[in-house]
Amino acid sequence: MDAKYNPKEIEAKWYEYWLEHKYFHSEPDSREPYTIVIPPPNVTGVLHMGHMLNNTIQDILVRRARQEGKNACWVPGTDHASIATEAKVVNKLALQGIKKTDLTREEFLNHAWDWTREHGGIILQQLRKLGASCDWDRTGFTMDEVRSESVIKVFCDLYNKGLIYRGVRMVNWDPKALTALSDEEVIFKEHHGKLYYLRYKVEGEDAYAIVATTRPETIMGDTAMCINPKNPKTEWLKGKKVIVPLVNRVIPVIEDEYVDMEFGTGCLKVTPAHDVNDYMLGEKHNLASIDIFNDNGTLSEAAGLYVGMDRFDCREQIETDLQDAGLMEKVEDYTNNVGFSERTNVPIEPKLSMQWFLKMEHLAKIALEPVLKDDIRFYPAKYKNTYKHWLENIKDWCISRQLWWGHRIPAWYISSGGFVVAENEDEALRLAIKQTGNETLTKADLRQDPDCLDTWFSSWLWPISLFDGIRNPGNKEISYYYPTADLVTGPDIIFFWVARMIMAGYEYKGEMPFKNVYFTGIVRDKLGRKMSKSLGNSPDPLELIERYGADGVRMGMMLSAPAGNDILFDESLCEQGRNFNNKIWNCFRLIKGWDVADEEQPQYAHLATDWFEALLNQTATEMEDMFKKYRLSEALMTIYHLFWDEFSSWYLEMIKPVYGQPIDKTTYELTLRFFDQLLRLLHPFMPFITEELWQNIEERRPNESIMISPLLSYDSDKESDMQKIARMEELKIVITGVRNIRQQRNIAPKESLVLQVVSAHPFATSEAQVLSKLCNLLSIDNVEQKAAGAAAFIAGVTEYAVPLDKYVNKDEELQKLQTELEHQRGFLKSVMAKLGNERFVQNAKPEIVERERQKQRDAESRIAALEEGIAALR
RNA sequence: GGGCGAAUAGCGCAGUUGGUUCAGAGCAUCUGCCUUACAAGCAGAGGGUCGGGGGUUCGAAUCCCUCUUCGCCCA
Repeated sequence: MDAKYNPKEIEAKWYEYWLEHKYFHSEPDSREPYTIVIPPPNVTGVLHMGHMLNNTIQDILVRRARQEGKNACWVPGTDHASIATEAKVVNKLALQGIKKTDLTREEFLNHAWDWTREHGGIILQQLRKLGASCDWDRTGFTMDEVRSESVIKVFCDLYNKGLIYRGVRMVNWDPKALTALSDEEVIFKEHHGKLYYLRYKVEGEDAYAIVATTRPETIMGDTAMCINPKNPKTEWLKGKKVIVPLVNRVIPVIEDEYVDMEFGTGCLKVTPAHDVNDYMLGEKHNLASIDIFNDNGTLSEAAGLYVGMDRFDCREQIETDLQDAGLMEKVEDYTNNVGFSERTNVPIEPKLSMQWFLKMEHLAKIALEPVLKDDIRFYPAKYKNTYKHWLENIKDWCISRQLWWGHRIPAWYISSGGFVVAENEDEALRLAIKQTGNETLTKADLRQDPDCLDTWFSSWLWPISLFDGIRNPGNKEISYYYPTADLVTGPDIIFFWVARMIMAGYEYKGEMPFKNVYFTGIVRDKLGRKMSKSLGNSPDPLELIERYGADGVRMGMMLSAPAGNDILFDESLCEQGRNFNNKIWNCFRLIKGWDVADEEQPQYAHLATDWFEALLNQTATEMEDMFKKYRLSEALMTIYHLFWDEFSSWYLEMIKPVYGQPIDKTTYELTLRFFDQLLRLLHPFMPFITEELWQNIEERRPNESIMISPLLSYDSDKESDMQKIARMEELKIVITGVRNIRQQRNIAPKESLVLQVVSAHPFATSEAQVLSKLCNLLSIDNVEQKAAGAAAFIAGVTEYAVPLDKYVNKDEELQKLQTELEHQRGFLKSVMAKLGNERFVQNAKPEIVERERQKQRDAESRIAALEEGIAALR
């Protein structure tokens, strides 16, 4: 074996092995199911650090569930990412000189499918490098047949239930993608702009009303000015009419308490077609609505002025023109929040348009309670608040998109008027005939809605549709795998996805889609900046795997990723992971390098194996608890500590035979068994190295794998385990004490020392052997009085001394003891203060008081020992 | 503007219903070691008025109030 672990070939080898043996594949059986559905990554995407974190966590949970004997099923897949994919296809076509508008819908979709086939599988391939144990046979795609039919079926069902409606509403318009967006797809960002004060001449008077606005380019759409009836400053405008600058349209002054009297001048320009709040005012006051923008954000014919000019160019031009016309009072710098499209990053244009909406009231209601009641648990729980707040303030969901790539809305317009919603064209025709009473209608009289559905309208069905539970409710798979166990995702899509899956779960299965939601943090760079392509601060995950191994990177990610906390990613974390792999590797080299002799187990080795078994047992129990609480980083840190510090640094050093000597069979076999169990505990975190070494512990049969081997259990008594562990901790303190003396005096490890135990119980033989071995002791003497000129230390309540005349610096030693004595006296003083306080003794629980008494006794005996030591030294 | 959360060692974190030897691990730092598994290593060490102030209590990192600073979500 090499002295350094080389992950590359090993990882590829075992992933193949696992696939070959179909260990990732699940079929319903009599075992308890454990299901995770992957948050489907965008089909256009490549693996980034967020995916790494997210999928590492899922793999850990799935692998652990397998070890616990559950029938684990992790279903992978991708979503079609309507806007993003369509944009990429449009761009690609543009490079070939093809415009989307030159193509038919069918031609365009052919290009999109080509593109998807070419790029769509990349991210799933990359997940394999990470070791993801997904059931690849079950890979789903939001636009494959099962999922598509499910989406259409659900749309029709919701429509028939009266939950889906079509109407003209103010929507978030993306002028670049040329589609409406849902509220959740709009990101508000601080924008440093200007506040323009415009002069609106009062009709028939030589006076001006001043209006402050951030968007002067919308004045062509003004159909009123609004004041607050309670505002004395604008009282004089009541009932008058004003003239829109440049446009010269006369508009009424209306009154509404909505107007903020403090903002600007107290006069608000009202543009019902281009502002959500103005729209509401328009509805209320029955105002005309003039849509001055084209879909692409240029000014339309309706604007009358600046026709064809881009909205932002227009803003600059109109500023100049208003100045020239003397209609600009002033311009101030101003910062406000502007909504941007999540996908195209252009400012959203509020726009009146005809769209399909899903009513949220009923769905929000059924989704809220299970989370508040902890039927569905959130980790960390703080996201319950966010969830509640969102659901209680929810608005109807705009589900239509003016795109081609996606599920086409199953609504057909009838040439004579009206429309029908149906799962297919035949059914649509039947309904249309029924609705119109016109038997002569043919498909030629029907025209299907050109728009498609929001991608999330298919994602929200994911936990059900992956098991075909929409089309075939009650089928064997959905009955077995649903509800899924855990969902692992980022808090940024709590509304997009988590909440809506819960809605769909209860609406279509009458049951939760998952029992637990684990929210990961956001992966940031070590300066705390979000990783992004534009900053170039995101490492390529595959390159990291190349350098540190998948196990190393997995560990690096997990080491600092407590649930819900952002992780500041630093490559040194992967280095730590790689180092740990190397440590494990070298432990194995050591153990496997020993010759084994069929002889009796020495007492020191018995003590060691006895202790380690207890510790292993206790730690395994602790880890079980941490997994239950989803404290995965802590579980990893626990096994890391157990393996490196306890097993490698303590246990192996205790049992390690003298160089060239064999080890007894009992100890050897127990050690391999411990190693086996340690590997199993580590396996979910580091699947590859654990498989490699596990396969080499002993000859394995062809169908064996660590990933399907259950965790070992020990029958042992907790109480006695704790005692063994506690006793070893005491020995460790003594050992450290001696090592300290060596360190301080610069005594070579080869040089043997004598250890004196002052007025205390002698060590058991096995203990003495361990001490001698780890400290290189010549003898352990029980004495009443330590030797003059010995270096001493206190462990527990006992004083230990190492006689070393030639090394001792009396003054230093005295100084050390003095410092310790003062510390102990101070401590005793604080304990006595407590015990001297009558109210403490009266009010505190008896066991607490007893603890303080014990502290007192211990401190007193330590002080006595120290005083003696000091006296002896003098 | 509204809501939520956080502030603990140089850094990023843990700290269960207030009470075990004066707050814990990891990384980083410092010291000494190439000691026949591992320098991707070994053996040690130092480091914190638990954001400030006030209160409740015999006792507060933990509960309450207040201030400050930061983060997230929403409008």
